[in-house]
Amino acid sequence: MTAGTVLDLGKFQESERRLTPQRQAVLKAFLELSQEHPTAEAIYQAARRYCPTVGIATVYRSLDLFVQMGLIQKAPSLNGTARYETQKVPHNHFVCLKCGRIYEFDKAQRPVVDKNIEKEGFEVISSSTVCFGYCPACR
Amino acid sequence: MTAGTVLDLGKFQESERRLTPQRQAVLKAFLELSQEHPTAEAIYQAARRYCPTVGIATVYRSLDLFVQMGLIQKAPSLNGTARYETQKVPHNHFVCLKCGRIYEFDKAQRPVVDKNIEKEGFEVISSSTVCFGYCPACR
DNA sequence: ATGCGTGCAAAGGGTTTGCATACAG
DNA sequence: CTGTATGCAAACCCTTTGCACGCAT
Repeated sequence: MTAGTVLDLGKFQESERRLTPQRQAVLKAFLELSQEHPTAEAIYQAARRYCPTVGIATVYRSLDLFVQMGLIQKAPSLNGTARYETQKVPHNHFVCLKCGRIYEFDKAQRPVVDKNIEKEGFEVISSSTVCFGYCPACR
Repeated sequence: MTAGTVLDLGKFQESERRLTPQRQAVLKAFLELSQEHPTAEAIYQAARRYCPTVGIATVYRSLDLFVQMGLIQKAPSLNGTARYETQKVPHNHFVCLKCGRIYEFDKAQRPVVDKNIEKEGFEVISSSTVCFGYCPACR
């Protein structure tokens, strides 16, 4: 669950960028939450456990930097609140139309995905590799 | 290109909702622009050609209403600006990581889509049914 | 008359930016 | 020293909301 296990931090050495305590905190926070495609606010709250003085602006600047470096990427959102995810190709998402949460599924093909998530309580309204509908918590 | 040709406006008759001049203007504007998944602002500008006094708040309220009625839906966005699209299942989108524009492709399968849009000048970075990358205008 | 719909302006939430300070090379 | 990075607060953009007025039933 350390940063090195998932992301290629060698990119920091190669660049003239500094891996400051704040950026480490943001990175650790993101990695802890990456399964749920966290918002900047969620990352901020988690990052403060590692670096209590970090500001929200630094969190945004760090996330932007990571995106720019290709370490992470933004996830598409329906409600205007940015979410972040690990760089993965391809994506298999379920986006809840009510709460905006994003769920990720593994590389199963579409029909399989549909059946799987319906078994888990999702109501699939529109489905391709990205699925829209209502998640169990919102039904 | 009239509203009736694409959207099921019968839903308005059935409901107790009124299809006011403002709502007609928003609907016409949306239909004109639906290919490019317009933002609320773009719809607002176009709607003023039909109803010069319409306010941006009314545009947002109308779009929300149409979404609620199932006539249209929101498109996922990377930059916090809402976009709207016709209700279609499934979706085949290309989302530009730079400008946020959304392009729609027809129901071709993924590998075909990738080749097609690369031929048209897109650089595909991540692809599923929704593709992310840079569009010709932004490369 | 009653209530839905509207325009305006203000408020709201999330994100970005300006600036002075702190720190690393 | 020189430039990058930070925290704070203000600014910013997009969207929503409060309110009084207008219009249809």
